[in-house]
Amino acid sequence: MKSATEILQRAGIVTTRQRVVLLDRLLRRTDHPDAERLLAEARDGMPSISVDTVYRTLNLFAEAGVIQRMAVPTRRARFDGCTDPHDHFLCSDCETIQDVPRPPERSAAIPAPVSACGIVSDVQTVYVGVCRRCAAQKR
Amino acid sequence: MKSATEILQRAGIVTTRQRVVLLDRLLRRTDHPDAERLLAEARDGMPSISVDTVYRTLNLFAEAGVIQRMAVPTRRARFDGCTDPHDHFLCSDCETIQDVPRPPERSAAIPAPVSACGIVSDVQTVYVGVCRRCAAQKR
DNA sequence: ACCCTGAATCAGATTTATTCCGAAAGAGGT
DNA sequence: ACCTCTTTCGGAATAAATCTGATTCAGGGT
Repeated sequence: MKSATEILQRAGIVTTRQRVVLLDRLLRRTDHPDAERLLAEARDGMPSISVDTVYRTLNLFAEAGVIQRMAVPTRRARFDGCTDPHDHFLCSDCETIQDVPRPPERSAAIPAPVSACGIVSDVQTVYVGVCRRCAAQKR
Repeated sequence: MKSATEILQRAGIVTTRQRVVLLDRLLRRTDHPDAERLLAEARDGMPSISVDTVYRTLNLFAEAGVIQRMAVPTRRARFDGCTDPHDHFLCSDCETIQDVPRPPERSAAIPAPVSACGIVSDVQTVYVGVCRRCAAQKR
């Protein structure tokens, strides 16, 4: 796996300590955190990092395609450090998000009616439901 | 097409003037509005309807499956009155959302790794990109 | 039709998520 | 090391959604 610094340089993004820390933390997580959680994460090891920097940086990364701003019906924005094509399962109860593989037949081409709308730069599929843990707890 | 009142009754939701107006407006639109726009819409014809009622009602409807809270990476929540399976194209520039058909092979079964996560109640796919109009304007 | 009761709505205050602003600090080039 | 432009910080501001407590309404019973 490539290092955070390497990824930023390759994307033509100026590397600052804050940016490297944030990207590094996000790459190490598989739970698709929100800005608040990333701020908390980053603050151990860099206590002075500000809220604004987190939001600004996440926007910058998402814009540059280094990370993904997720398409999910949650209040807070969620982010994914993995940009390889895959899908997500969102628990509507506890709001945890799990990765699921994308069936190969779907990874193929973009359907014609979609291309007719414009230039597609990102495709996201989310399965919304109740996860096993929440289902078990409910009874 | 069924009337708003009819849909609500069938879903076991008590019908109030506000609920009928909101659902009716949403069903008549194809632009996947946010709460603010629906409030404005509802207010001509019912000037006294409150912000709170709009949010509360949309949550109720979404919970009941009467409408869909959309999975999109936008600041404001967006809603869809059409619950037949279909996908969406979101312009990251102007944030308009267009309906696109869902390829039949995908309407079929839920992949096994997804079912393993929990009980799926909703599947959403969004294609994010730049729409024709925005692309044209850019040069 | 009228009354009753629990549920729904209203207006305004409050919370939560994100962005803006101006001053201070940092990155990369010379 | 110095300069210039960019980035960050901290706090204030904005925007989106929810809560609160008093009032109104829907629908069932008489």
